[in-house]
Amino acid sequence: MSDTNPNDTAPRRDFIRELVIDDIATGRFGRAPATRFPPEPNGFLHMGHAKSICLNFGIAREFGGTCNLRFDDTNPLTEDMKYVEAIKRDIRWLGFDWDGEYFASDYFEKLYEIAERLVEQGKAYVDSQSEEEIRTNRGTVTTPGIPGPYRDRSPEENLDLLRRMKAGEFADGAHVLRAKIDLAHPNMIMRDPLLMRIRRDAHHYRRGTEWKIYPLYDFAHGLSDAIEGITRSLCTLEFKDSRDIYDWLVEAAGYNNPPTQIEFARLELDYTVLSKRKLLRLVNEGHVNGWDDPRMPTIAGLRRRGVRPEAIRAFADTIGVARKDARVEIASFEHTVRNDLNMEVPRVLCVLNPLKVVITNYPEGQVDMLEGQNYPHDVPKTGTREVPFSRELWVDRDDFMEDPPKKFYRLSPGREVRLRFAYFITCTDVIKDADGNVTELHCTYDPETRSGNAPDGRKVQGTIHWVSAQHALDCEVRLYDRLFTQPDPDDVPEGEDFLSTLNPTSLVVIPNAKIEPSVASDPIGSRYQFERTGYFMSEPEDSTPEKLVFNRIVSLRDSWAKESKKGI
RNA sequence: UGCCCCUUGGUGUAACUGGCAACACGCCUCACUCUGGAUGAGGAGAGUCUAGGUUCGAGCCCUAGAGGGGCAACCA
Repeated sequence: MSDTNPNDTAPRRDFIRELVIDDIATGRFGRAPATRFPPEPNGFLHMGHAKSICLNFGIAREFGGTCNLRFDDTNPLTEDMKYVEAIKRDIRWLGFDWDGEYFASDYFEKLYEIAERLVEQGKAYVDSQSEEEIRTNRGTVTTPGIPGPYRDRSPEENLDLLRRMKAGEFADGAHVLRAKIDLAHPNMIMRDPLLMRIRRDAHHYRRGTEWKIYPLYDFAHGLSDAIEGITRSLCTLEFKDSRDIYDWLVEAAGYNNPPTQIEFARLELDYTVLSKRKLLRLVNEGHVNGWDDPRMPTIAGLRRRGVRPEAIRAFADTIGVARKDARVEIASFEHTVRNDLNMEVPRVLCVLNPLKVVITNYPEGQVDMLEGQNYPHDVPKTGTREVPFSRELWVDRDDFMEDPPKKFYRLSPGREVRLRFAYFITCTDVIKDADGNVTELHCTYDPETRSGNAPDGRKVQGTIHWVSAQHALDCEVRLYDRLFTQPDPDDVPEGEDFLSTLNPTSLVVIPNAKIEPSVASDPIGSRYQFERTGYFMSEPEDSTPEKLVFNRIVSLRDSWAKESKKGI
C-alpha cells in the first residue's frame, strides 16, 4: 500500500477486533489469531466478499495471525473449478495472500469418520423418511416437531446403513444422516439437523464420482474450522442460528478449545445487488455481459471497470463492521474511488460529445504545440505532455449554451472562456443546420493569452476542455451507471422481482469521442482523469491501438449539475 | 403465535465500558483555483425507537413495549 494514499487509515476497532484483542490478552486460544475465508466455488466474489476478505485477512495481518483460504465445496451440483481460479485471482488482486489453501472436499474422509463416531455414540442416526416427511415432522417455527419412525434405530443398524450409503447402495433421497438432538428444540436448526445426504451420481469437480454422500454446510463448516485450528470463525448474521449446531458438533467431535463463530452484518449497497444467486441470474439471463461486466459489483467487474484494489480496501475500512443490517449509500463508495484515483492518475483531455469549433482568426494549417500538466498543482506528481492546437477544435456540446442561465460559466455567444492549457476564445457565431441544431461554432482567440492568462489581467470564469480536430484520436467511451434505478432493487410490488428495476441506461456507449493524441501509445489498462468529466481506464479486453476503448470508472463530482438543477 | 439478533443525524460507524453525543460520506455557505475537480474555512442536521426505573449522572444498567431482520433448503 502506498503511504501517500489518502484513503489508507489506521485500522479500526470494531467489535470483532475487540474480541480478538481480548483473546490475545487472555491467551484464550494459546495461539495467534487464525481466521479463514470460506467461499463456495459456485460464483464470483463480490463487494460483500471483499468486506469479509478485508476483515479476515486484515485481522490476520494486524495481529500476526494466519488466514486460510478454504473452498467450502460440499455441494457437487453447483461448484466448478473455474470459480476456484477466479476466486483466487480476485483475492490476490485485492492484495491478500492466504496461509493455507484448503478444500472442504479434502476433509470428506475425516468428516465421514466423525460421522461414524457420532453414530456409534448414538449422537447421529440414519433417517429414511422422505424429504417431505422430514420437513413435516420438523414442525414449524411455532409448533414443535415430532420424532420420525427411524429415530431410534440402533447404532449398529445406523452404522450399517451409513456405510451402505457411502458405498453407493442407495438412491438419492433414500436415506439421510441426521444429528440426534431434539425435534422440539426452539431453534429450528437444532431439530435433528441433516448431516449428510446421498448424491450418488453427482460429479464433484474435485472428487469426481468417488463420493456418493456429501456433508451439508452445518456439518462441514465448523468441523473444517476445527480441523484447521481456526480461532475465530467469522460469518454473516444469517448464520447466527447455526452457531448452536456449530458448537454442538465441535464438542461432540471431541475438539477441545475449538473455534467460535462471530457473526457480522453483510454489506448492502444502494443501487446494486450483492447476492450470488441474483448476480448469477444477471449473467445467465444476459442482462449483463458476464461476471466481469463493469456494471457488476463483483471484484472482477470492478477490476475491469478500473477501480483499484486500494479503493476497495479503503471502502471496507470506512463502512466498518457491526451487527446491524446496513445499506451503504453508493456516494460513499464513489467518494472512496475518486479519492483514490485523484492522487494517482494523470489528466488528459477527451471530448465526449464533440462540437466543432473554428478559430476564425487562427492561421489555416498552423499547429501550436502547447504544454499540458499531467497533474494539478495539489497532486504531488509531476509530468507534462505536448498538446497540439490548431484552427479546428472539438469541444463538448455540454460546454455550449446558446441561451445560458446566469451561472453558466462556459461558452455562449459573445462569451469568453479559457481552453485548458491554451488560449482564451470568444464565441462569435453559431452555425446551425436547417433544423436549427447547432453544428459548429465560430470563435476568435487571443494570441496574447497563450500562457493561459491575459496580460491585461482580465479574467474568464470558465475553463473548458478541447482537442485539436486534426490531431484527435477517435475512441469509444463506455459510460457506466448504476445497474438499478432504485436504492433497494428488491423493493418491488408483489409479483415483480429485482429485474424490473434494472436501469436501461446503465451502459451508454459513445462510439465517437475525441481524445488527445498523447494517449496513443499508453498501455492497455491505463487509467486517466478526463478533465472535468471523470476517471476512465482503457478497456482491458476490448481496447486496441487501432480502436481505443475507455470505461468510465466514476464521474467527477459535478457541482454544476447540482446548480443547474436548482434552476428547474 | 416459538427461538435468536438488531435499533445513535439522510447514510455508515464511534463514544476510554455510567461522566454531559464524535468521525466519514452526503447536504448548504464562503474562499481559493487554468478541472464548476481537489483543497481550506464555516454551517445545518441526532439528544441516542418508546415508556417507566436505578443513579448525583444513562446512548451505555434494569423492566415492559414498539419497530426491523433471521430461522421451518437433502443450498451455503
